[in-house]
Amino acid sequence: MLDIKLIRSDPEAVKAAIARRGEPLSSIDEIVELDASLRSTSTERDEIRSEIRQTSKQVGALHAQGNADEANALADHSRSLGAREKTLDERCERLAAELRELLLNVSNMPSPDAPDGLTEDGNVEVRNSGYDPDAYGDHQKVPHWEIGEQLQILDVDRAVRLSGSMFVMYRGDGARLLRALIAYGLERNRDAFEEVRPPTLVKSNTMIGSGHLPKFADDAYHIERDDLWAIPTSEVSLTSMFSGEILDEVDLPIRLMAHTSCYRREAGAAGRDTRGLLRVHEFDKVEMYAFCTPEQGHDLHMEILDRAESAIRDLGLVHRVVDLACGDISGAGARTFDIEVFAPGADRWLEVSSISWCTDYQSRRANIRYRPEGAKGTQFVHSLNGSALAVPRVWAAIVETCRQPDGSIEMPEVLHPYLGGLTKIPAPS
RNA sequence: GGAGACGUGGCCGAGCCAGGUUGAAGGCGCUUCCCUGCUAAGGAAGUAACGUCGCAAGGCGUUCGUGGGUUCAAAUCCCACCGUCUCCGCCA
Repeated sequence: MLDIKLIRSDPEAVKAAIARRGEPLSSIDEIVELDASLRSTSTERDEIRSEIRQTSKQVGALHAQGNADEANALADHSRSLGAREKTLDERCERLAAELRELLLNVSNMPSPDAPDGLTEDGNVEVRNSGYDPDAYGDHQKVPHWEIGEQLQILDVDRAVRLSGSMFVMYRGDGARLLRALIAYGLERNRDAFEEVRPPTLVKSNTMIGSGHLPKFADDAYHIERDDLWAIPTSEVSLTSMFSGEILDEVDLPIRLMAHTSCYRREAGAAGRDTRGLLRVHEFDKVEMYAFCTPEQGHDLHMEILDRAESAIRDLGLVHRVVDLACGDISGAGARTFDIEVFAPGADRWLEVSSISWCTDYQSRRANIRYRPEGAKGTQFVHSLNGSALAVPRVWAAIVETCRQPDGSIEMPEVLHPYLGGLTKIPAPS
C-alpha cells in the first residue's frame, strides 16, 4: 500500500512512478478526491462527537445536582446531535472503505533504479555465468519429463490421476533429490537466517498483507468452508508474522527463511509451459525473507541476491541474473532481480528465483513498524524476499544438465552431504 | 465437538454486579532530574498507538479481544464472533 500522505501531497510524482509500470492512473485521482472528502467529513463528525461528550458530562452533573428538567432538555439536544453524528459516521465508513479498496489495488512505486519497460522485453541481463548453446552433448538434450519416466524418479501420470493436470509426484531417488535440495537451501543460509515453518493455510488478511489479495484472488486456492487460502509462497506467511507489532530498531534486520509447499492455480497460464516441472500447482520452495530499516534495504537486497545466486552457481548450473523492467515487477516490489537457470533438455531458461525489495509496501498493509532509535514515533519497516531454492525447476535443470551419456545422473557435489551416500542416480538397467 | 472460566495500557493488575468527572487506580519496568555517593536505598516528573487540524505549543477524535446493539452518555448493560485456559471427547 502506498503512503496516502505522499499521494495527497504529490500526486503527480506518484502517477509518474506508477506510469512506469503501465498501470492506469485514474485511481490516483479518485484516491485524492476520496481522501479529501473523507477528511472533511470525519472532521465534522469529530466536532459533533466532541460536543456530545461534553454535553453528556453536563447531563450527568445536572442529574447529580437533582436538576432533572435542565438535564432532560440537554439530553434532548444531545440526542439530535446523535442523529447527525450517525449520518456523518456512516458516510465516513463508506468513504474509508472505498478509499481502502482503491489503495489496495495500486501497486508499489518502482525504484528509480529499475529499468524502463512495460514488458519483460525491457529486462536487463546483468550477469551470465557463461551460456554456450554448443556446450551440451546429445545426452543432455533430453527433457526432464522423459528422463523422469526412464529412471522412475518423476511420475506425472499418476499424480494427474490423484489431483489433475499440473500436479507431479517425485519417486525414489527423485524424491530423495528433492529432499536434499530443500536441506541444501536451508543449511547454507543457516548462518544468518532463522528457520521458520509457518502455516500454509492463512486468513484473507494475511494474503492482503503481502499484496496477493485482493488483486490476485484468481491465482490462489481458496478453501471456502473455512475461509482460508493456500499460500502461493511462504512470503505470505512470513510477511504477516509480525503483523501489528512495533519492532525495536536494534533487532533489525530480522532475517527469516522457510521451507513450505506453495500452491498456485496458474489461472492465466493454462496450456503454457506445462510439460513436466515447468509449471505446477504445488511445489516446494525455500524462501528467504527480511525486515529492515529503509537504510539497510539496498545492502540486504544485494545479500539475498548473492545468496540465491551462489546456491545455483555451486550446483554447477548455467544461470543468469536479470534486472526486471518496471512493468515486469510484481505488485509489491520496487526492484526485482530474477535468477534463471538454463535447462538444456527443455532447451529454455527457467526462472528459479525472484528477489524483491518491497520497501514499505507490505509493511503498510500488514502494519509492521519499528521505533527508530533516538527519534520519537514509529516508522514502517522495509521488507525483502527471494527464493533461496525453488525445487522443481532446479531439480529439472540438474537432471538435464548432469545427465551422463549412459543415462545416469551425476549428483552435484554440494548435495552429497544431504543425499545419504547417493552420488549418482543409476541408469536404467 | 461438549462444559466451565477468562480476554484492560510495555508487563502485572483494579475497575465491570449498582453506566457519567476513568485513557483508565495501584504496582513493576523504562526515561530524565534531585539527593546521596560509588555499582544500594530514597525523592520528583514523565512514560501508548493511530487519525485529523495547527508553523508550533497544543486542540479534537478513535482504540479496554473483534464487530454490532441499547443509551443523552458504555471498559462497564445486551447479542454475535474470535482467541486463551481447565476438564471431557477425538486424534498424529
